[in-house]
Amino acid sequence: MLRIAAIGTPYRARVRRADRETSARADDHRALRLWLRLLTCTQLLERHMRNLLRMRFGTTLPRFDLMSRLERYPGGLRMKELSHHLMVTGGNVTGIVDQLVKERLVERLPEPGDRRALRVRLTRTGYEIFGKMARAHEEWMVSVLSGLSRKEHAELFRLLAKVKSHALEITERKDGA
Amino acid sequence: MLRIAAIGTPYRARVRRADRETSARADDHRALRLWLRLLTCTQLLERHMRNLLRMRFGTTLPRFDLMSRLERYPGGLRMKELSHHLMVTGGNVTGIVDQLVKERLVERLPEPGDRRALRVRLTRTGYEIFGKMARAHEEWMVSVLSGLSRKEHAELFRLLAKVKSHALEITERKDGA
DNA sequence: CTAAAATACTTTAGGCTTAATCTATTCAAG
DNA sequence: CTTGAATAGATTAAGCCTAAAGTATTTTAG
Repeated sequence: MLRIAAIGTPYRARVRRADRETSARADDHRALRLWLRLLTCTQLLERHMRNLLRMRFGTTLPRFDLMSRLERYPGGLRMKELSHHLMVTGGNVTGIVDQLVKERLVERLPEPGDRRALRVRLTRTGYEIFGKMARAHEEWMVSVLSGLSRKEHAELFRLLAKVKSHALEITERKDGA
Repeated sequence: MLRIAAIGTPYRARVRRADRETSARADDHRALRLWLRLLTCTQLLERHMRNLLRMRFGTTLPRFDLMSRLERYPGGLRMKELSHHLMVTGGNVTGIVDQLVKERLVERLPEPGDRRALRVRLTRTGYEIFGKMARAHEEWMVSVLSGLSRKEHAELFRLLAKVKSHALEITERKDGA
């Protein structure tokens, strides 16, 4: 973690310049502050979830995330698909699945028709344990976000969608062309 | 990373129940979707910043964060203070400062009057290099957040503040008592 | 003054994450 | 069919991060 990126009273904002530069710097300042706050919120929620999972269930957020993804696909998912869904590298998925297999929470099955591929699936035990964790996760998430009204929820959701799509646009533009 | 926590069409939301349960489940669903979106946004921005720092400056986000914090304190900061500002453990700060010392970007100085403590400060080279990185960071952050109007910026900022304070409240309540 | 508690920092063990590289398998062209 | 490219996973090296334990120093209570 450790991603407090930059900021607070950011570098250039403290330099005194001519007035016509003020608004550009104010924009910079706003963007950086917004980014910082976004980061802080995510970190706070994430940190708490990690603690909850560790203390109450002896597990970690990555393992929980992986299981939660599998829970939605009773037929299982390929390693490749897991890696894509979770937005992490394949090697990472390999490691986490290894752990979960050791704990008998998921199983690796051969993929009929493609001997390169593997299908990963929750075991019966996996379903049971995940169910408990998911309820705790859900309850806490609902309670922590209950500080916002229904309307504010919707608005925040909308604004974040806008950030997301704009970020995707910019990122892809640079990557692709 | 790998924190896609749960969600999409969440577990319980798919169970069919009596009507009076519908709205509770809808709330759950909303909270989880909001959390997921928050996570995705942060991850997108963070991922891009990591790539930018790696490709253009051969450094990492944690190192950048640490330097950015130091940049605001010309007199330097104690390890303890750094650890608090960055919201990470002391051991973590030790490791990152070690790296930066090796690269001659920061220096450890004895703290007069307390031989337990150390004061960490950017070197001249550190200031120079950080300046370049900070400009790139800032430019990209401004551009990626430019999809929102000034008004939307403010609203997003406000809503995130609310999430933050409510999360802090809940977390502290559980931790403290 | 002295013993115990607190503080500042480091070290260690373990887990997550990535990028790069490797192996095995499948697919596609000739 | 055979060769070469692409694909699915696993492995490796390096860095981030934490919790827990360890060291040195300072503070506090008696």
